[in-house]
Amino acid sequence: MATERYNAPEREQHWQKVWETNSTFLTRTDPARPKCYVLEMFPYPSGRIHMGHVRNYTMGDVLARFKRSKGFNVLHPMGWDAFGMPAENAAMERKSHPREWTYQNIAAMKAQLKSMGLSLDWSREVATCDPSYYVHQQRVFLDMLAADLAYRRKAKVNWDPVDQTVLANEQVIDGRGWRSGALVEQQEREQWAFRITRYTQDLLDALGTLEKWPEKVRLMQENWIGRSEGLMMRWRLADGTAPAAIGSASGAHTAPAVHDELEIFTTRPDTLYGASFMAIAPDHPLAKAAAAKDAKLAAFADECRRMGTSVAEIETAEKKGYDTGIRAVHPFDPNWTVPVYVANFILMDYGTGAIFGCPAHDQRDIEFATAYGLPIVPVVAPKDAGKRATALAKVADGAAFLDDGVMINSQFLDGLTPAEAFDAVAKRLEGETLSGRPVAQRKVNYRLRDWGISRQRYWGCPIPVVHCGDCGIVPVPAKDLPVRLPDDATFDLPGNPLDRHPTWKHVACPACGKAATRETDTMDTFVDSSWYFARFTAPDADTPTDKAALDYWMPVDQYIGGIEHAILHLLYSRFFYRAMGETGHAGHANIREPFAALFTQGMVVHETYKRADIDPPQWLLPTEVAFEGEGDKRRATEIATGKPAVIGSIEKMSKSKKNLVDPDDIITNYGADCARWFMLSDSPPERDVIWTEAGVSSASRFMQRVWRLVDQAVEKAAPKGASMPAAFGPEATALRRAAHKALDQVGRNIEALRFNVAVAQLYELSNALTESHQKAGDGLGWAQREATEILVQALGPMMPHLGEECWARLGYNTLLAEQPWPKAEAALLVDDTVVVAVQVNGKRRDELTISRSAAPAEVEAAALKLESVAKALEGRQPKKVIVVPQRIVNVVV
RNA sequence: GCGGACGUGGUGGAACCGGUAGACACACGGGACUUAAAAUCCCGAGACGGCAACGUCGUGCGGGUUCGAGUCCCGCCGUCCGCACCA
Repeated sequence: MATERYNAPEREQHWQKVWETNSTFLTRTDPARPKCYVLEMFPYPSGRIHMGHVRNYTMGDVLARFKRSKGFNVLHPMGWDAFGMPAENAAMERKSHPREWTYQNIAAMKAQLKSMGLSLDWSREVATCDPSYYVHQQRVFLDMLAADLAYRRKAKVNWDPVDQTVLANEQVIDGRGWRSGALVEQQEREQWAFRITRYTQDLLDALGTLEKWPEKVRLMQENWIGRSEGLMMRWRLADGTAPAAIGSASGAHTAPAVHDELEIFTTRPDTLYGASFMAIAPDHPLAKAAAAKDAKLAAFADECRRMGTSVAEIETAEKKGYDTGIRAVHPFDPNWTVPVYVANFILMDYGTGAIFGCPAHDQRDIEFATAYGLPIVPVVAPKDAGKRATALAKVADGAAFLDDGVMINSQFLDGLTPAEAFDAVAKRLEGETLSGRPVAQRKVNYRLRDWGISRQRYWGCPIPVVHCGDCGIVPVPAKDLPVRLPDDATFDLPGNPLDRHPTWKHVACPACGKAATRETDTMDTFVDSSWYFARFTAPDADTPTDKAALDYWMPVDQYIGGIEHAILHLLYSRFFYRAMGETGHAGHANIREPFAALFTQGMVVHETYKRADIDPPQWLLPTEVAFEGEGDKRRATEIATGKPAVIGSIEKMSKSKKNLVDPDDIITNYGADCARWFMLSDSPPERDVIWTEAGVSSASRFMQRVWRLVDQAVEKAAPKGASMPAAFGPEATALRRAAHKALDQVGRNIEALRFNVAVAQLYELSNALTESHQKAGDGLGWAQREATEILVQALGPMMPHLGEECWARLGYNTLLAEQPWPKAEAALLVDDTVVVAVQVNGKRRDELTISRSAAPAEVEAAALKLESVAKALEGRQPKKVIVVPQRIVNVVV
């Protein structure tokens, strides 16, 4: 015997070639077979794969291989989310064309993915930056335009006044452009948008049907859509305080000469008697009108606009307001007016861009009121007098009261519940009129806004329309698609290369033939990723989708990706699939939801290291430091200088913190199976996994151990195909039970994506097998052969190369990847006896081994006979005995 | 700021539907093999007290429901993710 160590890197290349030569993972659309579509979120081609990819794709691959062995026709494709900013940034920095940069990255990453041994059908590969992909996206866009699902509207962008360019939110740092350092300004411009709001209620309702999605993702989407029922209500502005409306001088008859009212949306009309101010967005028409004659207000509004467009930034900034001097008249009291403020935290995009503030019952309002000395009048309080005092004290202390209760300080509403007060206010105001219209109307409002898809960048899918001075917006005719990106764009300057290209945008109008210009905005890259899963079902079709293939393969049976996509990518894809249905590109099988099951995996994290003596910190790669000692005494030194290094916190692997481990290093040194196994071991897949050296060597050791176990089986166990003995001794039966239980459990756990538990079960089976090699007994040789084959087959989806190697060593000349999943023998899965815990008053005192089928009375009697129970009872009589069959006996005294 | 999640030994984690907390692995300690090391194999181990049998405590903190709570409820603390132009 004395087999050599298993040389993973070398054997893995061999098996990858075998799979490739045999086209093992090529998939055909075959309606006669049950299908399973396994998809992992496709990567952005950044240049190299990272450990997050390794984890994501390993999980999908295990499931794909398992489902294949269970007889499914498995679709497991891969592609590239290839448009996006980094390519353009790289072009600017190193003078390479985005296309070259991207395709080089794709080639490099594809080689890396191949070295992982993933069971992918590479014949279906798509890259979203390829005209053969985006031509179809342009077709869908034009159909969406025709269906009024795509339209133009004004929207805000981050404008860098120095670079004269639009910035992404991530390019705005502390309100300044990342390159120029200039203060960023909000700028409004005409932009393309998708009418996702046409489906708001459907997107919300259908969440309920997504049973195989994580509850938290559904909840996040629900909150994102943000349905709220409230009141649209109009407040009259006090005479003489309101400014003239902008544009009224030019004689537009629709607009009144002065702003005489302010419309707001509120979900809390019940708190109307607690109103103490109005707040409007800096871009609200009333604010703009007031700013026209108030320089200070104009300056304040400008300051607000310099915050950029990010909601997170706007809402975390210090709450600031400016009293416009305008006064609004309370709807229930003509003598009661409240001041109208322009406030930096009011968003023009939500509701009407105006609110009334009721400080006592809204935390943000109470902070604002406190800062500006506005009244704080509680109008809801707990019914219970004692609790009421504490609640009111808290309000006086600056903490808004948000719970239910009864109305106080509210005239005709006093004593009602807030819900009743809501109805009473709505009813009364619906009946009253202001300028001939009802003062208020019930309204369902959503937080969800239409999806702005315009990007002022080169490396994206061109929006296929032409602007004509006479005809307006003209779609590019289908025969002229794709609208290709020009190859000879320049990237040396900031700004949109399409816009400044000397010839590209100048075309004849497709409708009238006059000189016209192309749209120079390109599409948000989220559009590309909103339908790639549909394209994978027929990647060579000359229409965006092939209905027969789509009907067969959709929906995706298991989608796997990062939690960071919980809202945007997934919501956009859900919308887009509906839009494709409406425009005749999908949905023909009456499937509205693209992803039947979703799994969000955790991140890969690692310790950080930095030079001890430098501030700001200079980060070090894990390969640049050496360690000694352990536990509290663990120390790191920088190898190059011998200077001490600081071991920092464990964080998400990132280039900036340099806490990266290169998958290539692991694969070339330890093998892909080792990396795969480590990714699946220990940490639950939805949680973060900490990458450690110890974990790698543990995985590597296990590979060798399996290899030795197979070797031992070949030397000592029964030969391949030996007939089953008539009888098994206790050792053999125990091993067989262990093997079949493991087989059963591993299958269940893979199906449930609980890979870490499946791994633990494989360890247990290995332990049982190792132990068995020191024993002897009737039929043990046969049982060892059986258990070894089960071990190899059960770990095949996780360590596919090692699996093939072991399968061959066990004497088979077939491919493990093509073997059916073995069937566990039901009789071996249940034991005849069970161990039942015995408690006295809920405290475990003993345990009882008893027949599985023992009657409760029998179990009770046996438990009461136990010495330990008698001792714990201390002579007291049991009051009650609870028997949970096969689990527990609890004696209560 | 708003929304969402997570928290179990020295470490990663397991525990089906409320029923023996700590499976499995790492690290650690002891032993076998070896000239030696590596590798491998065997044994031990939540904490505290005790020679031991055993007892007490124990799932971030504080309450509650229950015969019984890691699991359910309420209130805190801490960490992480998303926030619409990063992908």
